[in-house]
Amino acid sequence: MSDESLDLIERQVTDFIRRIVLTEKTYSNLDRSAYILLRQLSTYGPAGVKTLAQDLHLDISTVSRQASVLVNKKYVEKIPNPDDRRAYYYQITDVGSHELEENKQKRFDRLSSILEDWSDEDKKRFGELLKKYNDTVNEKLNP
Amino acid sequence: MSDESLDLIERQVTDFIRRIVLTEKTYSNLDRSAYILLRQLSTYGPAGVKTLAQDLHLDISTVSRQASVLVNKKYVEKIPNPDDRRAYYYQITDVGSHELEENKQKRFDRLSSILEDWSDEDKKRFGELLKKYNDTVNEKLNP
DNA sequence: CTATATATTTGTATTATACAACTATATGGA
DNA sequence: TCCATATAGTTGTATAATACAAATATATAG
Repeated sequence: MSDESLDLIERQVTDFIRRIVLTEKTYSNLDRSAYILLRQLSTYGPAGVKTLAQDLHLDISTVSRQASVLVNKKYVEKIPNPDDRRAYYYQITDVGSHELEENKQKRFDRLSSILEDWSDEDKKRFGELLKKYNDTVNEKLNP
Repeated sequence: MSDESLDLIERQVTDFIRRIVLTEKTYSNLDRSAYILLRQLSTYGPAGVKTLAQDLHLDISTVSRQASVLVNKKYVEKIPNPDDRRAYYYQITDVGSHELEENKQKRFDRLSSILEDWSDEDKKRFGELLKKYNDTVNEKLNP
């Protein structure tokens, strides 16, 4: 059985990614990486670069640099870990939270305008299936 | 009505993209950009950089560089346009087609293993919705 | 026949990423 | 207790994908 659906997904995914990555630059003042890192800190609370790197599936050095950019912008604070003087916690600031919310809203608005003609059913299903895909990949990677 | 589905989609999409972009490096010997360009030439036939850039939503210079990488690898041939001596056609070679097919198969296999436990219905729907999303964006951009 | 438009390439810059080398601190075993 | 090794994080270096601007060569319209 040569699964037709797989073929369709495979083809659509490449377009999907390119489209999103390219277009979001034009409407977001926070770049992807910063947005995702901020969202992570906002959702799961303060963490060090090692944990963040694991959770975001990035190299520690990558997160270290991204975090220091956010520190410079005062979006996060770098707090020494009192129990381990090698380690730090990055914690989102009020300014950072505000910036995150503003960005989230912009992304939301844009998505909303793209999907304005979709049925509620389709929107719901699309979200569910994306989540299902991500969950499936997570399970496969960390069984 | 603050659409919950939008919120879910917005959140899932960022993870989705990162996951795919990062993991595909480990199993593909052709990088994203090369793969997409080759696939374009294979699907729609020979074209010049201007056309390709439009179709792929990239800058002409970007395509120019990507194309020349493929030329060096003998995956595509650069053919002067007989009607316009400024212009060229890039045409996929047999080697390129072979490479493309091999890569497509790898991507397919990987996707297949990720989605092995999904129902046919879900796979079908996921592909359809991704396509619907891409089509919607295309319509919005080029009405 | 010249001025402008067009197809493409090349120079330069930016962003996101990884790997390797390094620093500072923690920890476990003799 | 002290040293060897492990760990948290940063910094140096490299690569890939991208865009914008400048340059080149050719086409086209008045």
